[in-house]
Amino acid sequence: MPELPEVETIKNYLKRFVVGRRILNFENLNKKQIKVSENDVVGKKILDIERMGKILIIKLSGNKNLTAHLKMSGQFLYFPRNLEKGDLKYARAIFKLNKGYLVFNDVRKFGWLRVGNEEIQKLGIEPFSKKFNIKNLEKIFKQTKRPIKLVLMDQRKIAGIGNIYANEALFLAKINPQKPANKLTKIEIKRLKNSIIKILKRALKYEGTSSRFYLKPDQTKGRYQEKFLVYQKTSKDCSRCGKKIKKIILGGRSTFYCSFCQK
DNA sequence: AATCGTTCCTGATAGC
DNA sequence: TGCTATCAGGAACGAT
Repeated sequence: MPELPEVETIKNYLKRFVVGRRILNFENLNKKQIKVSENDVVGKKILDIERMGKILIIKLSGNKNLTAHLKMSGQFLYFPRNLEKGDLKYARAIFKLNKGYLVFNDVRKFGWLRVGNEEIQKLGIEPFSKKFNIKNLEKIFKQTKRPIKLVLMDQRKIAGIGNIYANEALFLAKINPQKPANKLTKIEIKRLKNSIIKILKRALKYEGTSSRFYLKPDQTKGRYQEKFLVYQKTSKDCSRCGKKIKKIILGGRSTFYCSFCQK
């Protein structure tokens, strides 16, 4: 489940591994999710890698950009050597570069890769930007009575936060995930803003969460799963008060929180 | 306009 | 053992 810290980590690795390389060959192994053809990329040079929310942007020479969303189980892996059979079990797209291979893997086939920027325009505020301030958050939260956790995960409002870090940030901010967004006080909004930044930075430091599918481009795991405060910690002791962490379903998503600490 | 339910997909796991 | 049913989950889409 790549969220902002995972996609940012992938971006950082790919900057080192593939920027400056030329695409010698391209193979589309699932046209339903990969909307890129050989013509779009072969012969192009990879100029830069960027990220917006959970979307990865691959900037190519000739003023053409690719965008990618990894959804549940997508991976971008880089192999400096020749590919082996095991590398390609879930491969959906393969870029042969002038040195090594970039492979888009995706077990569940929810992810996508396409030409263009359309999806980026729909995104809300970037957490690591000036716009991520109390005033704008107040505006966003005031307009809905939906549970705060669902608002945090709404990419058109705030870009990059998914289930893991919404749970973690709300715990740190001591806010109940079910609390209607428009009921948050200014103090709570301030705490939440700081908690989101703190959690995302921490997750970035540990290079993301590898609880299921996520791997970094060098095929090693992130380590934030060792640092979870509440996520997937049902019935474990709350690190703050010692009471049991609860699991509920909110908007169809698993939600973990301490009912004593988070009011 | 806001919000809710459904859909996509496959591996892992639970239950018999 | 081996089968089937259920579940997880981001976000687009259609329905209300």
